[in-house]
Amino acid sequence: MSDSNTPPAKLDFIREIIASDLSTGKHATVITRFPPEPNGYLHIGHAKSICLNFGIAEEHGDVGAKCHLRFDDTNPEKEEVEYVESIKTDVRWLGFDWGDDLYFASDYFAFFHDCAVHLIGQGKAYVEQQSAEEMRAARGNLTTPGVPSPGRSRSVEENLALFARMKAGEFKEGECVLRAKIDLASPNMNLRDPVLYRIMHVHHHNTGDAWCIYPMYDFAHPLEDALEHITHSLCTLEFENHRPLYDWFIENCPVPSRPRQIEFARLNLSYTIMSKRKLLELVQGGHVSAWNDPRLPTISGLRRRGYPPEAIRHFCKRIGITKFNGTTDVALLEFDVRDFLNQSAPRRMAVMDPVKVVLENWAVEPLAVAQVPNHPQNPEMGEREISISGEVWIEREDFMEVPEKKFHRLGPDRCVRLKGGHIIRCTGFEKAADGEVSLIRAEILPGTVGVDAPEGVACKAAIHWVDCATAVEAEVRIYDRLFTVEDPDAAEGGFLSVLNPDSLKVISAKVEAALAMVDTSYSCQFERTGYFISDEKDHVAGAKPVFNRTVALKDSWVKKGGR
RNA sequence: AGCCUCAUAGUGUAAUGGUAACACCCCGGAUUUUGAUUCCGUUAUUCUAGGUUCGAGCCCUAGUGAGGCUACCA
Repeated sequence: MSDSNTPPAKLDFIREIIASDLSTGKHATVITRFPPEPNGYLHIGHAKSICLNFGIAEEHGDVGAKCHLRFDDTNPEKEEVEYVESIKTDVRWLGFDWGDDLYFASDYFAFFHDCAVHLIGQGKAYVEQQSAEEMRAARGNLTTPGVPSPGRSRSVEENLALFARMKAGEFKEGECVLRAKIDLASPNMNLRDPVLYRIMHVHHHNTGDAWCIYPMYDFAHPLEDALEHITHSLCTLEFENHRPLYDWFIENCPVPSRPRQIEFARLNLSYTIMSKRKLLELVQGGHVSAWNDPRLPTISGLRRRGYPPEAIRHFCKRIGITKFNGTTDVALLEFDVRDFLNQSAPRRMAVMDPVKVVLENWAVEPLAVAQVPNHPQNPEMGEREISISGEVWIEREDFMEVPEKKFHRLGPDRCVRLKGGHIIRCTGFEKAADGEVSLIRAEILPGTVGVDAPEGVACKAAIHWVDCATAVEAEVRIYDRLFTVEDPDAAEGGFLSVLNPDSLKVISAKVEAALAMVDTSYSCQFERTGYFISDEKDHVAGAKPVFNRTVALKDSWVKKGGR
């Protein structure tokens, strides 16, 4: 018997290709790469690519598979070291490790240059002295072929000399570029003599002022992959038309390996701003506090929102890899967040909008502590003891002066259970000048702790509470996602921040700050209201911890406006 | 307009050419010391038209729809 009994895991089309390449012996191992340009922070869309590339490497650990982290820093105008560091942090936080395989495309500049010289020597590249506008015009359009420029027929020697002068800094920016000589009539515009090198007298974050010519993505990327012996170069759909060019460079340059480019659909999330350009605009325009603003779909923003990396990884696994360009409903992501937190987060109680309840007959059967389980389904997480006294805070919404038909909680002369404690009956209440209920009076029903409601007592619900004497006061900020205006829920108003995707004007960015009374001073899950979890684990411990965290709201709470 | 790619419940994904399925969402029910959780259930799917085949979601042709390509961005 072989071990082929094990049910075959469902493989996406990329994993199938890889499995096939491994079984046919085309490759002895697998090397993938995640190649971000350090021109912004990573967002949830990048997480899909990270999980794919690093995930594949992990799955083939038996053959020594690896995934490289490579910074594709070929355009010094947009790139910054801050972004490099944030990207490393985010990839690590997601749970992946590139080991020693950290690379920079800029470290290969000399090789790219040699390849360019090689192409010129083969008569396959030439220096172009037309302006960008002239080139665009001469390139033709989708239906008409391009026309050759004067430089296209220059001799190899002249091109070599011209390119050397480009490199030496003898030309100003825009004066000339190096182009590949491929096919000006190709129906694929990418093959109409693409630019290989442009002149930029710009300081590079890694190479300083060593170079004034910088390679274009199309030229550099296949060479980077080949140099690192990448076996499968996975990228998004918009590069499909670039593959022939990718292959052309692999074919015509002196490269040490032959990587294969495979495209998959990028992640689109409903109601979510995913464009780096727009995110940059939001940050620079001061609409949000920073790249890691919890309202943003950046990895660091989600982290501050309290999204666990496990949930993001599980989400990426669940949505799969295809070439179908669809839009995933954020509900799928949010389910994974709730699902993971529901299973892993210990419960704690907190009152967001407190109103005091005085238990007038507390002395009849005082309780020192209430015993409460830490998790509704998992007894292994144990119980905790919460001190309680004759005065507790409860949620304002858990009391109704005139209860509606399906309201099972507190109201005049009605009963409700304090979780882990007594059943209480409301005996009266006071109102402030503004009409708000300011104090609730109640009595405990002796003998109701830890047992079912006695005969004749109507008690259909339990509510959370905190002890007035020992509760910790905490500042809670509730962040909402920054939605686009197409969001149907946003249209109803309420708790959602709204962003107009066209004008990029934030119509209402709501950060709800509330003073909450909590029964703990560390990260936890709120019972019933949602999840309350740690932000980067950097909160201040002490008598008055400041929770600058997010509450990942239950769907029902968001959509139905509370229970 | 030319070329490339894609098309399976509302959403995302499965299905050696052989009974179309899973998850989410929605809705309903049961349980519940939080209207949460947990459990159970309902509804609903192969873009269209031809063709090949005993048999097509899958192969072929055409059409339709969606996305991409005419940066000295990646």
